Amino acid sequence: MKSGLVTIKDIARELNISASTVSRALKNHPDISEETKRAVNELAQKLNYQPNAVALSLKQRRSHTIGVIIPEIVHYFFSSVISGIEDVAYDAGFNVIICQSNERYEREVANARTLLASRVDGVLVSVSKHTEDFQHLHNLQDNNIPLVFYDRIVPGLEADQVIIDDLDASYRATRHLIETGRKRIVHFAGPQKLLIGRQRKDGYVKALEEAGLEVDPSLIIEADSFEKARLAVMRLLNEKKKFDGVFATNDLTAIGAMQTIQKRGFKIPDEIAVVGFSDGRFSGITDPTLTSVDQHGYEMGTVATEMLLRRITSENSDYPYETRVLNADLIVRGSSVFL
Amino acid sequence: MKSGLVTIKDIARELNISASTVSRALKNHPDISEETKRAVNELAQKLNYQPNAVALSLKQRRSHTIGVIIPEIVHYFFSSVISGIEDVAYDAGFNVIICQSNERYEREVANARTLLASRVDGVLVSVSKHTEDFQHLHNLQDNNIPLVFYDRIVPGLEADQVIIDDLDASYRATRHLIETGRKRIVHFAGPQKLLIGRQRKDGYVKALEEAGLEVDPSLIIEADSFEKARLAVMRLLNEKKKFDGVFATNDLTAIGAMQTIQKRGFKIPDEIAVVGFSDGRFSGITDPTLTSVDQHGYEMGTVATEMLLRRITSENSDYPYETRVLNADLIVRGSSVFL
DNA sequence: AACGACACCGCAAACGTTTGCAGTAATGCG
DNA sequence: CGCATTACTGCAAACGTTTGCGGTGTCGTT
Repeated sequence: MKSGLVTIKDIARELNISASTVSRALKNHPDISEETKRAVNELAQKLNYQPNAVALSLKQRRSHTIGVIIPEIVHYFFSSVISGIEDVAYDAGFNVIICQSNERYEREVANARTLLASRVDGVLVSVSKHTEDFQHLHNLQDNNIPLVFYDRIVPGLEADQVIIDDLDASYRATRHLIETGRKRIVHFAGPQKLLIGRQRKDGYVKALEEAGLEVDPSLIIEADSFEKARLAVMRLLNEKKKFDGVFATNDLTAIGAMQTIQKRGFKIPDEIAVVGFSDGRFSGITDPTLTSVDQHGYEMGTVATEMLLRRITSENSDYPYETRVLNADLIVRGSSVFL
Repeated sequence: MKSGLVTIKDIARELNISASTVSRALKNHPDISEETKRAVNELAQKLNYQPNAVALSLKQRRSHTIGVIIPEIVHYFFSSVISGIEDVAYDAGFNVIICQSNERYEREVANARTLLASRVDGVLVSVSKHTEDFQHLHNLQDNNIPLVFYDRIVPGLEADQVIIDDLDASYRATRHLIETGRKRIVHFAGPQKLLIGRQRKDGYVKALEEAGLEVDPSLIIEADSFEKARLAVMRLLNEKKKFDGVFATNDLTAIGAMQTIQKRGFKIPDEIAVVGFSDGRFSGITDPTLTSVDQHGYEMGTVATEMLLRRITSENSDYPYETRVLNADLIVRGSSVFL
């Protein structure tokens, strides 16, 4: 801010006209003579006049800014979501204020306060892992600030939301393994207390059942990291368990499994096929490349932002809340079929 | 924004006092009686009053907001920078407006305009690859908006900057290879028209010369992607070139090299050692794990933001510009030594 | 009784815009 | 010539705060 920034008043003074005339001239109002318009625009250009968005926000009670509450920016998925948000917001002339909760509830509450104080026109939120009280979000809604939840939704809260169909994606990933001839498929599952972990397991089970394959509980193992996968695979192999496929709840787990399987002398995909669930850019650099579910973070960002902007800009914003379910594509690579 | 948000006037009206009194009561001004203060604070609490930051910005001509111009959010390095920025800004009570240029000059210019219009108190910028004209940045400076450049700096422009000592990092990476006994080290270099590409090569050359090793131009190959590395390694091996080490300008290149080397039957690190330059989270998941330079994106974000906030908040901000050079740590893993 | 000190509070201007309304001058028409 | 119309332009209020200054009322002191 500081001094120095030229205002409408500066132009008015210079030209010996009123601020209102300058304002109108700049927006090409018919009341203003061509000559005045020319003079104003010329001077504005020369002085490099930039309308003060802050003053505008105050006047119009519209900040043309949306807030984003995000757990952690550095995750590939979330950063792609931000990228999608930013692109759509930019095209619509909206600014984006980013607040990361760092997966902490207190910080998320503070974020909500900040965004409220900044008078953002709407908020996109993905709740932290530890958020169990939602007063801070209700608070935004009470103040007529529309909310759109993305990825991590809050079941009880009335709002637009956009999520990924994890169950369907897992179902399709597992079916892909079945269709390529696998009969005994291990599932490395995420924590079953998280919705996402349960859904991915359910999709796996659904595909097996539909195909008439046995659901062997000893093949469903809670392991959601590179290291846990290594240990789990070693245990399976030591116990001489037979399996010809692996579906992991995320890519790192899949990669840990893959490496261990290869180290123990099994060929991928010949003897064992592996499928992951994308959370980074890992799939292209493994050997073989990793078949994985693409979660379309960018698209999630664009869709969520479009939903939010629609609610912000429509006269009547009390149409029913909507839940958009994006489907995630299975990208088939070398770890499940020969390319 | 919308309606509904309670203002100081609402409180004043309710209590039959003036807005000024409410304002003073809220900031515990000594002129106000304890009783009034109590009443005001009570009602403010009850109505969940949140000061309107927009009005404040206008009045104080300080937005408590900093702008960030960033090439592409989805890159791991940049997203960690943002994370660092956000954390420091949050602690200082500043908001962060993110603008991504998507590596396009026109978009970067538009970003600068937006931030100017939003009256941000300062801007952190990393220029796009195609930015060659800097009028839009000069323009910010002309309007007394302090700039801090991070990572991608602009040589001619007077401003604070924080960069990584690429030359030194490359030098150390190469020296590590030399110290572990490698004599013929290939360098997969980045584009030599980019500063970063030249510096990384220079560090490599410096280490070789210092050790009295021959600098063989045929071992310096412009290749900065997974695929280019594969091709280059194949060519080298086909030509029966002897080499026992590889230093690549980024991790993906290193990984491409590593895979191809392994496929052709060479052992890593036994016969050939590989070192990369970190641009993701790949180093931990390769087999063997990849020795790489850690660029400390988060730290770069924090340092840059601290420099900017200092310039924003200090009375006298015309102290000389500063260039902070962060050194990047070499993280030794399995691709260069036995662990 | 008069005066100063003190405690407390409100007025009004300002930040940079926008906009309804009113005002002025010039022109057209009968 | 008188009036309406047209073509411009300016005044002032408003958005929500902060803050210098001035005002009021209540004391205590001489």
